[in-house]
Order: sequence, then C-alpha cells, then structure tokens
Amino acid sequence: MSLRFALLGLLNERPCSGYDLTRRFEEGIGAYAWHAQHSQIYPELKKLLADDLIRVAEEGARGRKTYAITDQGADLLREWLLQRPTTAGVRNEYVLRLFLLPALPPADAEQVLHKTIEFAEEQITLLTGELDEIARVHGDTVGNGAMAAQYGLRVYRATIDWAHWAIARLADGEHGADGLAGLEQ
Amino acid sequence: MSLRFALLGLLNERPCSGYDLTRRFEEGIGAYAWHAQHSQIYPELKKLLADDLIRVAEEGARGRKTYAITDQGADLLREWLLQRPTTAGVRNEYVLRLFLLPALPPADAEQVLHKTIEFAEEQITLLTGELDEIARVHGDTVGNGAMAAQYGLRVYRATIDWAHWAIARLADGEHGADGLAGLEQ
DNA sequence: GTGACCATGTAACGAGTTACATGATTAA
DNA sequence: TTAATCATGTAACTCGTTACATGGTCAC
Repeated sequence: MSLRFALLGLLNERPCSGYDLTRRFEEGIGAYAWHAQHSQIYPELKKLLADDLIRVAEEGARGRKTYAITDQGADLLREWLLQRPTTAGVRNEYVLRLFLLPALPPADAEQVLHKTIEFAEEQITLLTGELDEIARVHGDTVGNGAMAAQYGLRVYRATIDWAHWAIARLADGEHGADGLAGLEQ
Repeated sequence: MSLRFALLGLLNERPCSGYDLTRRFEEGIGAYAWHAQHSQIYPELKKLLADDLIRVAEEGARGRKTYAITDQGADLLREWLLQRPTTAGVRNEYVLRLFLLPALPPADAEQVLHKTIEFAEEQITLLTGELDEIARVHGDTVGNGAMAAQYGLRVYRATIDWAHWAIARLADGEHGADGLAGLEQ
C-alpha cells in the first residue's frame, strides 16, 4: 500500500511520467524511505489511474505519458499523512543487522561497528551535499527533500554516536571475554 | 531473505519453537527491526530445516518442536552479519511519511510533527524500561537486545530534535505562507 | 549507423498478509 | 466445562524482484 502513497506524494509535488518516477526513486526517497523499480511502478500507475487518484496530463513522444495527481488523490494522500506515526510492520535490514550484532565474536562485531561508522559518515557527506544543492537550486530549506535530508543527517549522527558507545562497551568486556559471556555485568 | 537471518539470529541466542519465535517477533526485534507472523515463520522454519541450517533439538507436548541452529547455520549467519552495512532496498513507511510531510499545509504538518514527538517520547520510555529490565534480569548492558535498545534510544532522540527543528522552520515561513510557497527563501 | 538513453511493458517467481482451520493442555 | 493459551498448519491473495522484451529518439 505504501508504494501507492509514495507515488501520490511524488506526483503531488509535480506531474511526472513513469520513467521520471523511476529516476526519482533512485534519489533520496528511494535511498532513505521507500525503494521501487519500474516493473512495480508502471502497473501501480495503472491501478492509480483506474481508481481516479491520478490522471494522464499529457502524452508525448515515445509513448511517454505524464501523470498528474487528481483532487481525490491529493485528499487521500493528506488523509494518510495525518495518521498517527507508528513503526508497526517495520522491515529494516540495516537495523536487523545491528540487532543481531551480539551474535558475532567481539572482534568481528567491532569491525562491523567501524564499517557502520564509515558508512554513516559517507551518508552524512552525501546528505550535506544534497542540502547545499537544494538550497542552491530551489533556495529552499524545508521542501524538495530538505526536511527528509535533515532527518537523515540526525539519524546518521545518532548512529555514529551509538557505534562509538558500542565499541567502548565491547572493549570493556574484552579482557578475558569468551564470546559475549565476558561482556555481561 | 532477511526473515531467514532474523530466525537464525534468534535461534543463535537459544533454541526455540515456532511458537516461541512468533512471541519473540512481538518484542523488540519485531517492533524495531523486522516484523513477521506465524504464517510466515512456520514455512520458513521448514526451509531452514531442509537446508540443514537448523535442526529439531526436542519434540514436546502438543506437537511442539524446539529448533536449534546448526554449525552451518551459525556460519551463514556470521557471514551475513559481516557484510558491509547498506540501506539498499529500504522500505520504511515511518520515514516515507516524514519524507512526504511537505505535501501537507503547514498547520497540518506541524500537527503531525507534534504527534511524531509524542510517539518518539513514548518509544524512549519503553526502551528505557527495557534497558532497566535487561540490566536487572540478565545483568547485561550489551547483549539480549541492549545494544539494539541503545540504538533505538539515540534514533528517537534524533527524531525529536529534528521535529523541533522542523516545527521552528514551519513557524518561520508561516507569516503569509500559502502552502509551501511561503517557506521558500 | 550505432551506442546511449528514453520509455513502457509483462511473466515467473518468491516474499508477506489475511483468513481459515485444527487440536492439545491447563487453570478456574 | 469452558475459556485462555499453547501449538502448528494451509490457501488465496497481494506485494515485490528478476529477467525478458520491445521500440523510439538523439548525438556523434
């Protein structure tokens, strides 16, 4: 069901073709919020069209169809956004790995934590670049993905903070540790 | 594929029946990392069994089967955990909502942000309670979900920080705003 | 003309949800 | 005896992935 709202959300910003939407899923939204490929996007656009949530605004060369959100679609999107935040039904592989980290011997866990810090630092560099770009191109500090980028920035900073804490805890337990047993207390 | 590793990870901590695993997915791992129901867990356990990644350790009353991870399963789990962290293929409805928030009129967006703060505060209370419980029962500050809980704590603090920033930005733009237009530089 | 990119589609398969279905054990 | 809980399963459906498939346009 979320793909439907991801598409409505993108079309709410501006009309797009299936191809455009596929490209946009390769950017911020696809990297941090919801991933989708063209093979899923095209059939879903047909369903949205059948439900009158979007309409064909323009037909161009090479069979290109530009879709725009309808009033009905915009209403449904806003209704969905106003629902209370929840993490029900979460499926986050990144967090799952962190969750299961204690299954590794401490030295290996520490290595993964270092790679986690590296990864988070790279993401922060990327997001900082995106924020500069948004400010430069759109003169905007809220819309056009800026709010999401600011969120990502803070989450990755929190991740780095956590990883440093975890490495320190692992080090505490390392003298005489056999697996996790030495880490307890 | 991740369900497979979630199950291996849980069985790596201790042997469990399908029923036990279903219960455990209602706790931390299911709330913050990976969600699954019994109708998916039982078939997946059969596949893991067929692949010799787990074994039946014990059969009890009411058809209960207790599964334990095999050496092969533990090796595969560790190999998966050692892969470089990535957010490829992310599907996070919670973040998707935050991403699309600028689709709402500022007053509505602000309301959602307040609800986001409330929700994050509740999660922090829950996680703090869980950390106390883990320390009390297991005398542990790293394993048994403690590392994951510490991560959650930091992510929710970051969320609250972000939401306050976002509310302030919205307020900045509100004098004379029509939709997002008034927010742009 | 040919390679890069624009643009859309479908088929087969695997992952995940909802609902249905069954029966054993235990405590009140 | 009956309600709660333990315990496992399957069928039909929707969602998502991988791979296959086709053809148009444009710059060199």
